[in-house]
Amino acid sequence: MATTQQTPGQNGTSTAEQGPPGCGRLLLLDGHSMAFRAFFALPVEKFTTSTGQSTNAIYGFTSMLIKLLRDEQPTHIAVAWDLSGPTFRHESYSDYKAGRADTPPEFPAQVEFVQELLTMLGITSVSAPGYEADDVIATLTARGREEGMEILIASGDRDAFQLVDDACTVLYPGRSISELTRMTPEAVEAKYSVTPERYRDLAALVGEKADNLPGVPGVGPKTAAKWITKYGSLDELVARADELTGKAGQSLRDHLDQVLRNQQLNRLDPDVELERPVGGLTRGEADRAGVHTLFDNLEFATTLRDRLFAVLGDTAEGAPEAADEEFTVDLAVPEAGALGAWLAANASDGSRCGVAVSGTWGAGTGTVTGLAVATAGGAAVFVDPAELGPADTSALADWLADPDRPKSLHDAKGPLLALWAHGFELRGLTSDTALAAYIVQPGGRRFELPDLCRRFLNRELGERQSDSGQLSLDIGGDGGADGDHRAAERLELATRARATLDLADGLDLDLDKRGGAALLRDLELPLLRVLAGMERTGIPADRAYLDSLEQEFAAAVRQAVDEAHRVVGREFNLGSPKQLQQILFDELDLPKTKKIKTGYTTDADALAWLAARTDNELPVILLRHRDQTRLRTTVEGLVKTIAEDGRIHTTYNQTVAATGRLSSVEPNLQNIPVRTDAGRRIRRAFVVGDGYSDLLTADYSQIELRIMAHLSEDASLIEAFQTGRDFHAEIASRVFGIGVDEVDGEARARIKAMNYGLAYGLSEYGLSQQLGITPKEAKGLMDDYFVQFGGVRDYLRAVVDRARRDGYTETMLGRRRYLPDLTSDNRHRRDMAERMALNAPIQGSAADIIKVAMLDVEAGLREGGYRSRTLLQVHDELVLEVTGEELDSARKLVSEKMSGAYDLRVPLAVSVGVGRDWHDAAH
DNA sequence: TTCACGACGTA
DNA sequence: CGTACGTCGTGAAC
Repeated sequence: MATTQQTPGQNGTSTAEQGPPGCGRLLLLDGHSMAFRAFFALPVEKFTTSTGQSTNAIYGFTSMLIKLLRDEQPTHIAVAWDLSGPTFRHESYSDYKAGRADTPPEFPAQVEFVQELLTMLGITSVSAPGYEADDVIATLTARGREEGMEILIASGDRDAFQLVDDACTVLYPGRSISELTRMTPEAVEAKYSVTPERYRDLAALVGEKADNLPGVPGVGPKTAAKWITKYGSLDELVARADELTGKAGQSLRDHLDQVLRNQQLNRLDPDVELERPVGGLTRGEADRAGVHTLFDNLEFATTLRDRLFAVLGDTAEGAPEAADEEFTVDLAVPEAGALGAWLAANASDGSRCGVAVSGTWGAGTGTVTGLAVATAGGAAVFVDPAELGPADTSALADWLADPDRPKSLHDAKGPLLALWAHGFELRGLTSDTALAAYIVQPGGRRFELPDLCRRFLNRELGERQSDSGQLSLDIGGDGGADGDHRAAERLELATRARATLDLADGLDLDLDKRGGAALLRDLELPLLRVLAGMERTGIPADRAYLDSLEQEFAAAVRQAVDEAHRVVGREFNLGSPKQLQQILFDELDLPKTKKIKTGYTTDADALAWLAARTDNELPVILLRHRDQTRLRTTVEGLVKTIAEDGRIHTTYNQTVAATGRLSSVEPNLQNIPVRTDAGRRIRRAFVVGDGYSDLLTADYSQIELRIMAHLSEDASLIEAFQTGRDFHAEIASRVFGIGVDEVDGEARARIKAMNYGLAYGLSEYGLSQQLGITPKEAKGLMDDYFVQFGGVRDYLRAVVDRARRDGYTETMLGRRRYLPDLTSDNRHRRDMAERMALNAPIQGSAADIIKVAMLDVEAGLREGGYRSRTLLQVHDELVLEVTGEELDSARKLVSEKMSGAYDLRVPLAVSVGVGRDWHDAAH
């Protein structure tokens, strides 16, 4: 007979609905142990109401609960409680938990309040007669694990450590109740020198005083860990106890029964009968009025309520409750010449400051119209660099450039470009809140400062209105209004600086939890500066040549248009898929192509198919029109972005690609044509600039396949790379069982498609489509492939399985991608998520590696005093501008830094080319 | 003016 | 029925 107690009312809110748990986060609390910890963490005499009711445990527990809800964002939650009666442990050991000091008289009544509060909050309390809370937690952990959930256990009982694994972390309270140590498998092992699996064995040897389970006298954690490591397990140790020497060994032999009993008793039972499946442990709707009444009676301050309602509002339905306190600053406007003194007094003690910059930036440059610095203490200052005298300018420049004045900015690359344009240097950046948030949530849609404040701090930051300078609201206002406006702008910027600081601190905690701190500090932050440098430098473009190309392509477009009109017999818009469908499928009655939302597709594949199937010459003309139009618009777009210095300054986005790649905008220089002859002619427009002799391109050969070989450890694939021969031919020879020389073009092409398709989750159908073979033939090809390279298939499957369990994938540098859809009920979404899961570690690791390479190349160039510099990154390729005398050494440097960026199980091959333009530099 | 869509370029 | 992006033109909605 099992019971579930005090379940919150199922009153029809969506959050209380039962459903598949998905890959949620399940938070389990040991109610009694956490309340008990809270009781001792806070002085009872300071938490007593006017009527004499003690509240320290309630306050501490609530505070800890808020923190957990806010920081961990569990999708499911339950609190486990001991019942008062005897448990199976008492039955097998009558002295279990005997000799415990009596619980303090102020404690039990508080437990009832805590349980009442939980009911009001819609949080399920669970207990079972004859079992302890720990057993309930073990059971829920096991079930959550089966559902692929991530599990967090907040418990002050070390027995819970035996439940820790990759999917389950114990949050163990330290000195203060809100300081929870994350006991991951690594943490357990670091602390006790045994795996979580073996923690029980250790505890059995050492004993647990709180449970009145004495250990082996003379055996402490050190000896116990040594024995367990040596013998592998307690069972093995006991079996071979006679081999042990010394006093400790004798002591163990004398207490064998006791040790085995301890081991029996400290085992948590994962098979407790419980009514409610873990999927039903979502939080119900909170009884807000009830909470207010309860807190009134307990005389709790408004701050605790506000914090509580802030986290409730975040995850519950409906409008969010009032957020936490506003960001406040005490804004100073120093007298002329006093900026240095202000900075020395407020921003020079070594603690981090938030910095916010207003102005405009893009295309490798910018303008600063204002700069604010805010300190943790709330002091802030605003300056307009244009209005500063020489002394203040110098003080500001020194402070900004000082690496020992730690700073956080939001999306610092743009401000950095603007500061550079004013002659300022910026050093000491210890956080960029946009980059930090990107590492925490790489799939995040918005990384604007107000969004991040709401998401990570639960605080509102007013949207900035002064961004575009369209401040026409005070038309007709008097001079005073203008002054007010200026003051408001200053305050707003200072507030942003303060928010950036608070946010950076909050995100640092998050990053530490997820192991993302190094990724920010060692990779993304330094890369930001490298990217800013590349943007500022830009790549020279030959405008006259582009103009002539445009003319040529435009003429070809006109000709195609004329021909198409002639064939159809009337004018129409070739650029309109809608009109094309009308003509092709209605008027000409050509065979139907693949269905899309708006009818039938007219894409290139379909047009080629039509051209082959019919005598009509229109599809061919349309294809040519598409090609030429595309080339023309590409050229037009490039010409428009050539800056006054004759160079094109793209902007790299560091926070948009969910896999960790960069992207390039305005213009996108990562999709300049290269596959066709006509397309490659566009690349000739990217040339070398004055003072330089050549462009140098260096790209990784088959980096994603090499990463796949490394990660899968497939011996055959690794070997194929180590031969250093034509890789696709090498693989083809192994798959088809023929000599490399016998591999013909078609066999090689098929294997090449297969090789690349692997990392995308290519299906048999997809492969057949691409190669123009039947799905059956495609299946045969895949089967043959995996006979030779089974390790790759095993790896890809393991990646998806692991991601389903963890809820995320990870790259070689620990960059995560969260994929909640892996457990979706919708097959399409699930399949899609699976393909993302197997691609993300591969594409993402490649992105990690080239980012490392960019930093290494940059450092090498700087240390060697080079003038040569990096201009572009195109995912697996770097383009540099080099001088004649540096050509040879730069070629060597780039090649070495790129291939040495990461140590793989296969060589990281890099090929380098040099030429006067981007096309000639290709190889 | 803004948006979704189809189409298509790159890695 | 292949991942990750950005950009363009169209045509409808606003």
